[in-house]
Order: sequence, then C-alpha cells, then structure tokens
Amino acid sequence: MAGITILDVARAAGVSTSTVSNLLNGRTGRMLPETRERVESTIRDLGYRPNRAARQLRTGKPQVIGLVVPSVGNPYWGALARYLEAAALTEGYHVLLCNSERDPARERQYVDELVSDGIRGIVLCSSLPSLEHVSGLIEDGLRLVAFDRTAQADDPVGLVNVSVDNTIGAELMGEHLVSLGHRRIAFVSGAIRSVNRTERFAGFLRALERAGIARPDVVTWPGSSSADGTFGDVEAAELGRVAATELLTGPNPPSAIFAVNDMTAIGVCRAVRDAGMEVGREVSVAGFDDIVLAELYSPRLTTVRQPMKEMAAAAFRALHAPADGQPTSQATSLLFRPELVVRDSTAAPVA
Amino acid sequence: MAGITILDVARAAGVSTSTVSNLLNGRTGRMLPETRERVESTIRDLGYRPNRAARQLRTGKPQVIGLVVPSVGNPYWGALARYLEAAALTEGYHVLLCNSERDPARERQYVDELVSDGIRGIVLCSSLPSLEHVSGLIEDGLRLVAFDRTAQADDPVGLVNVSVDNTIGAELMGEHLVSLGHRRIAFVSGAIRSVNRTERFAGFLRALERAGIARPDVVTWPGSSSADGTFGDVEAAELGRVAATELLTGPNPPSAIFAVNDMTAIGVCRAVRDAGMEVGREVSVAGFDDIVLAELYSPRLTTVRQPMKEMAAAAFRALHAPADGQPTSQATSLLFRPELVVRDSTAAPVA
DNA sequence: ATGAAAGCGCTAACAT
DNA sequence: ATGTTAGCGCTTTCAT
Repeated sequence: MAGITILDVARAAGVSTSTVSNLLNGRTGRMLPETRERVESTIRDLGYRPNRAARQLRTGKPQVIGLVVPSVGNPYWGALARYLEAAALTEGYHVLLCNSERDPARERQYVDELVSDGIRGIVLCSSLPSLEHVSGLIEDGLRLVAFDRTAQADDPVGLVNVSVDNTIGAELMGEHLVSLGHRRIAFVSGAIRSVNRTERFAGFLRALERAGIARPDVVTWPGSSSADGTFGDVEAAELGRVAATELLTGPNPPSAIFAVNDMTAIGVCRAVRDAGMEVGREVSVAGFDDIVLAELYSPRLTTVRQPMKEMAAAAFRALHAPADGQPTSQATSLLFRPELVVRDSTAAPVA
Repeated sequence: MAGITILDVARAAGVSTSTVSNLLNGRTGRMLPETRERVESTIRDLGYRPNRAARQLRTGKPQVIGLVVPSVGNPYWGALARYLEAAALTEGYHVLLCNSERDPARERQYVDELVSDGIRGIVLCSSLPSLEHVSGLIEDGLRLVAFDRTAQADDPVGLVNVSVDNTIGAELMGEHLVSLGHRRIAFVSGAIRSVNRTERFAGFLRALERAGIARPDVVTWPGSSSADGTFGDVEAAELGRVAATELLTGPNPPSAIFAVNDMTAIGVCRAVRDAGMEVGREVSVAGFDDIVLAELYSPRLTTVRQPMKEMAAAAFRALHAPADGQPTSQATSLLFRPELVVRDSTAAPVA
C-alpha cells in the first residue's frame, strides 16, 4: 500500500534513520540545515508517511482520541462530533467514534476498550450521574473530559468537565419570558435527575423568583425506558407532546412553556397545535441547545445556544493538558456562556 | 494502564507466547483442551487485552475502518455513522470519523491518510461525481464502499456502491402525488448534476409520464458555494425556500412540490407558509430520505425512507468481502428498496 | 502439542 | 552532527 519506511528515506537521503526520525519529531536543531533540506525533499519525493501503528507501539501514545456519545444520530451529538473532529484534525489527531446508545454498560465497556487500545484521551458524554468508575483510569494517566456535564462533589480527581452554564442559560430564558409579560410559565422535562436538567430548572426558578412570580407549574414526565429516565430523540419530543397536552387541557393553562431542550420543545409545539392553538401567539414555547433543527423548525424556535464549536475545541485542548498526577489537585470545570436566541416561537401573551 | 502483555500471560500459564497467540487467533485445535482452559482462565484472571497497535504493526491490518462523510452534524450522515458503528462493533471493529465538509481536497486527503495509516476499509460518502482518483488505492487492496451513490460507467474496478434505489423511490412519490389528484407538480433541487439527484428526477418523471401528465415545472437552483452545486444543511433548506417562493408567486403555481431531499422540503414548507398558505392543504410538499426531522416537523413530512440501518450493515459487510484483484470483475452495486412514508404534508389538492 | 525466534516500522538512548 | 541499536507487543514460520 504505502510501503515506504523510514529506512527507505534514510537510505535515499544518505543519512541514518535517527536523523529522519529526529526531523519527523521536530528535533531539527540536531542537524545541519542542508541535511534537513535533503531529508525533507526525499520525504516528499518518496511520498513517505510515518506508520502510526509503529509509532504508537513505540511511544504508547496513539494519535487518536476517543469520543463516546449517546448517539451521533442525534443532531446535538452530531454537531459535537463534527467540531471535535475538526479540532483534532488541526493537531493531526483522529477521532474514534463510539455510540453508547445510553447504555451504561456499553459506555463503560467502550471506555475500557479505548484505554486498552492505548488511547490516552477520551471525551465522554456520559448518561451516568457518577463518573467514579473511571477514577482508576484517570489515576493511571487517562485524560478524561466529561462533556455536557458540570463538576460534581464526587468527581474523580483530574476529571475535566466541559459544559455550557445551564443555570445562566435557563435564567436568561426565564427573564426573556417574564419580560415578554408571561406570568404562568411551565417547565417541561423528563424526570429531573440529570445534572444539567437540575441546573436548568434552578436557573429558570431564579429568574421567576427575581420577578416575584409564583412557583411555576412543573411537568416532569417519568422515564419510561432507560433506568435513569433519559430519552432518545423521538422519545424526548413525545415527552414534550404528552406533558404539554396535559398542561394545556388542565384547569389553569400556562401562556408559556419552557422545555428542557429543543427536542422536547418541538414535541410541546405539536401539542399546542393539536390543541388548536398557534405557537408564538396563544402559547409561547422555548427550548434549549439550539440544534440546527431549531432554526429550521416552524415556527423557528426561541432557544438558548450552546457555543458548540468553542466547547468542542476546548474539550480537545483539555485532553492535552499535562497530566499532573497530583492526587490533591481539584477537578476542573470549563463553563461556557450560553446565548439567548429569540426567534418566532415566543411572543407577548395574548390579552 | 493495561500493561499486561502476551508474555505475562504465557509465563503465568506456563506456556509459550505462541500458544497464547494461537488461542487468541482461534487456532485452538493446536493445543490440548486442558492447556487451552488454563490459558483462557489466566487471560481472564490477569485481565489481559491484546494491544491493537502491536497486532496491526505485525499483521498490517488494523481493526479499524474509516468513515468519510460530508458532516456528521447533518442528521442523515449522523444516522449512517451511528448504524455503521453499531455494525462494526459486532465484529470488534472501530470507526474512525472524518468530516470532509464537502471539500474534495479534504476528502481526498482523508482517504490518503487513512490508507497510509494502514486502514484497509473505508466507507466514502463522496461529493465527487467521479471516484477515479481512488482506483489506484483499490488496486493496491483497499476495500472502498461508496455510500449514497450508484454505479457509474467510469467506476474503478472493485468499488462497491451502496445506495437506495433513488429512481424507484422518486417514482413511488410521483405516483403518490398523482394518485392524490395532483396534476401540476414541481420538482425542486439544486443544480441537477449529482448522481442521486438525476436519478430522483428521472424516477419522478417516469411516474408523471405514466399518468400522462405534462412535463412538470422544474426549479433548479444554481449552486452558490461549492463547485458541484451541493449545499450544506441550512443552505439546502434555504434553496427550497427561495425556489418555492418563485414557483408559488409565478403565473401557474403547482399544487404539489416534490423536493430532492427532506432539508430542501423543509425550506419549501416555510415558503408555503410565508405565502400565507397551509402545507398539506393548499400545497402538498414531499421530501426524500426520511431523516428524524421529517417525523418531528410540523406538519409531519411525507417522504421516501431509506433503510439506513440495513444499508449501513451492508456497507460494513462489503468491506469484508474478499478482495479479488481480478481486473476484469465488474463494479458492484447494492441497491436498497425505498419505502413511501405518507404523513401530513401531502393531501388531495383543493378544488 | 508446544516452543524459540525473527521481525513489523518506529523512537530514543547511547555511541561516535 | 549523525549513526547504531535495542526494543515496543504481537504473529508466524520453523523446530522440536
């Protein structure tokens, strides 16, 4: 296939393999400029490309990072995968893709497997509330970045969390809804157990309290399938639909509904329409995440944007931070500033 | 990290590394059952896991396949990535993810890079009309599957194409629209140059001709950004919006619009609404692909489903088919049966 | 039935 | 400034 080895280059350039290797690894100071040029042009002429497997075998560090997501079929994770891969590419890294399908056992197995493949950096988008099971791996030198998750008390030392500031994001949305004139606002989500759900709800409450508004209706739908009450794409939308239907047909229907994420918001929109009302007029609907779909949906969804590209780049960078092995160092969190995106699904309440 | 080598196992079990290796590679016939059991339990006790890099260095065949897509941020490719990874997992393979961002240079570079990393199997979702540039690699033993693309006259020998039957899919949709009573039906797409666009248009025409309907309006929007007139997600929707607006405000507006894919159909829906009409009543809109979004959109989109899961599994299987090296063998195509999915965006035309 | 040993392509001491 | 060389962990002849 490629066939050309470092030895071929060395011979053709009339130098030793060490010199070629030194050049390849940036130790250019150790040779004459003329030698360097000769070797460089030989590499080009021969079309030589280093063999990653051999390099990895020798150094123990593959030029590959692992990405474990619930499912890249979901646009939110798809966007992360895209931007993470782009960031990795700038440093010559590749991305190994793993879909956990929200199965904790599979998630754990993937991490173990990646580690024993020699991979030293993993971006993990876990469905698990606790990451204790990876603390041993981190102690052994694995760089682990938890994405879409904020720091927890029992986090393993050395874990880096990358997330949007959910509390502030939800607070922004709460303020937006209040400033529009809404007073009866409902919050819709699955069972509030996951970290970011809890935070979003807290931020939302804070905005309402500041405005002196009574505790809002909260509709939480118990998880049906998976153990921790998380849902897939379509299930999230269905959850929104069912929950909103209940709210809208109840005794004191809200004039605005804030859904825990865009998929759920879309389900809420459907329920509103099914009830014969218009989203953005009779009922305002807001989401969270700003997936591509939010812009394309009809009506275009008001939501809270996560700066995905920057977050992905930061996650990749965190993978490269020096492992410090200090058992006393603190877990780190990288919180990103969310942005309120006002579109057509929210408006002032009608009379 | 993992640290345990085949030598550790051999020593602990009191055998040689060859025996352990033989066991690992299924050559169990070459040892006594009792030896085998002893080694197997030692492997378990020690938690030994073979080092992929070393295995690859030795065999030249990594347990990794490459996937090159325009962008996993797009739900269509995200779905492929998800199912391909699932199929690969069943055989112990991992998937290396590459986003070409529809840049031909980047696409080519990725393929070259994967090959020189020793990867022997690639699923390529190319934006390029011709795949001639990879014929050399295929001759050298690369297994190359082109996804979402049907066979072409100048295809390199050994290339396997996996695709839905676009012609039949579009024909099904054409029949559906005709049977609903539509007579003035427009087709909307980007510049009709790509293979599957051409096929979809041809299938659509066939259905209309069979029904004795005059040649339909066709609105094709010239590509703006990339060389071959393809668009990204949001651009596809925008294309649909602009094209449909032109049709709807023209002299003889169609009662139904068939878009080349779901994203474009969504843009068409927006234009319909912007024109003060209701999708699924005044104007029927149909798409193609059946991305997740189609089901969630409002109204739910009538479209043509591609059996993604089966197609991904087939693509992975094709990667394993024996390379035959026979320069006389024909390029192969795997065509999948599309399925008409009727939802709410199409209906009989009003008076 | 089992073992010994030669590399796969590369990096990094350690020479010179 | 450049070269020599010993492995990294594994598979696979070739012996025994």
